[in-house]
Amino acid sequence: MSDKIDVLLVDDHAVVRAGYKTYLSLSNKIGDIYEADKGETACQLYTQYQPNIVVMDLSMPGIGGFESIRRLIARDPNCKILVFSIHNELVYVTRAIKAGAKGYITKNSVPETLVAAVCQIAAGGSYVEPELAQQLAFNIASEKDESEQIKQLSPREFDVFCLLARGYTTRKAAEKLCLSYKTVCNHGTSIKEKLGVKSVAEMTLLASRHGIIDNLAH
Amino acid sequence: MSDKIDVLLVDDHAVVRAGYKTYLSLSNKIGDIYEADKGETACQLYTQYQPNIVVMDLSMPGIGGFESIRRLIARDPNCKILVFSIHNELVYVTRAIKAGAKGYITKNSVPETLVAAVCQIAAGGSYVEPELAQQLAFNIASEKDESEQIKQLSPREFDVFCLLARGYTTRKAAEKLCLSYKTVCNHGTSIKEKLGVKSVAEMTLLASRHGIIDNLAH
DNA sequence: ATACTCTCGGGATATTTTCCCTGTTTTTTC
DNA sequence: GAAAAAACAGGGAAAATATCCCGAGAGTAT
Repeated sequence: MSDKIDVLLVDDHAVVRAGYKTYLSLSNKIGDIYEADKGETACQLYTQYQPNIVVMDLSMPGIGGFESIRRLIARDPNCKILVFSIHNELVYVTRAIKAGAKGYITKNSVPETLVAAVCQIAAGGSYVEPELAQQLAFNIASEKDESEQIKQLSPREFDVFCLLARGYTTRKAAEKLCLSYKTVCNHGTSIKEKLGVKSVAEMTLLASRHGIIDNLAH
Repeated sequence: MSDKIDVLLVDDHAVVRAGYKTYLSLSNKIGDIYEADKGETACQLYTQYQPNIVVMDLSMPGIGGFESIRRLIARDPNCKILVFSIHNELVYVTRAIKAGAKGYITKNSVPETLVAAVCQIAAGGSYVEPELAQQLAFNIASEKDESEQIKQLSPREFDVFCLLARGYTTRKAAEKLCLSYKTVCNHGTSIKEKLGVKSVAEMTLLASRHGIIDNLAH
């Protein structure tokens, strides 16, 4: 183990990890690079290799990105996590940071940005993509946004919200989150109350408006 | 211009393109690699560089993947396009092929698969990821385009569909249509069956994809 | 220490949906 | 023009789901 920065890459797509690697290998400050394709594996590898930083995507099969962050933090409260996501919606940024991430950049970033963010965070700092940081600053000021409602959701509620809005049944969401059906049911009820909607379809629409659903490919 | 295969990469994320490149550069059959971040640019670069094959993602800003395929084909009917997508749903595969793509693989594919597919298609063949091809084969009977499914709805069912997808509860839809609650319920069931969805949220997503709901204006 | 909020779920009770079935009206089809 | 096939509307019973109310434990802030 040298003074270089060891990185754990977490993304479910091998080709994307290859891209990360290419970016990171441009710098001689980066040491070993480990790879995980999902959150569960990431937790395991983190304990095993003790990397200096975790670079990860949010959308993954299994426990998903947010829960992955929480679990990593639970294992090691000093764990340094940089989220490198496809999403440039503020909701995700704030959620990720609340979950414990030290940084957030998007996949549009250039290699230098990734390396810079990694170094900065590994050194104990934090890094949020300037453009997003700007938006955040303005967003905090103006509190009339419709997404205020979404911000009111607790972390767990947000998890449930994402799944239900995507078309998951309550039962399947419970399965995915390893929760009792009743718990998800209850979360669903309070989500609807907080968002002021009556049906799951309305939840979907709201989520869709905020880009929480990748309604990609037209 | 040698006998190597020149490739045009189309993906809006630079890091993903870097991954593609890493994969492709493993083979000495690959020649020049050009890059585009969206469909419009792709069309332009295609005309300019005349690559042997286009490798592209489906979810992109601007005109999107499907329209990009159509435009490329319009420019050059012999244009060889390999879709390399995050989506493993059959709908996307069939739509891509209908649009004119010669191949389809997912981002879970290993490097060898990508290179093999590229070579095969460049040589005039086609390539669909075996697993997806299998599923397609079994799905031929029920293979319908999404919009085909919507067309299958009877007029009355379509009425109900629109309301439910917009967030109306069954009860309110019944009220609006001056029908018994039970009737709307039953329509709902057959709609779900015809569309092949399990929840109202999925109906909403489907409707949203087809522009039946204008969710962009809020 | 106290008071939050978040999380998780049980039990009893609505509510909703499904499945199956009976009719009536259109619309096709031969 | 008659027969067949959809579409349309709903009832009843049973199954599935959701809600409401409750309490317990964990964590955090005052």
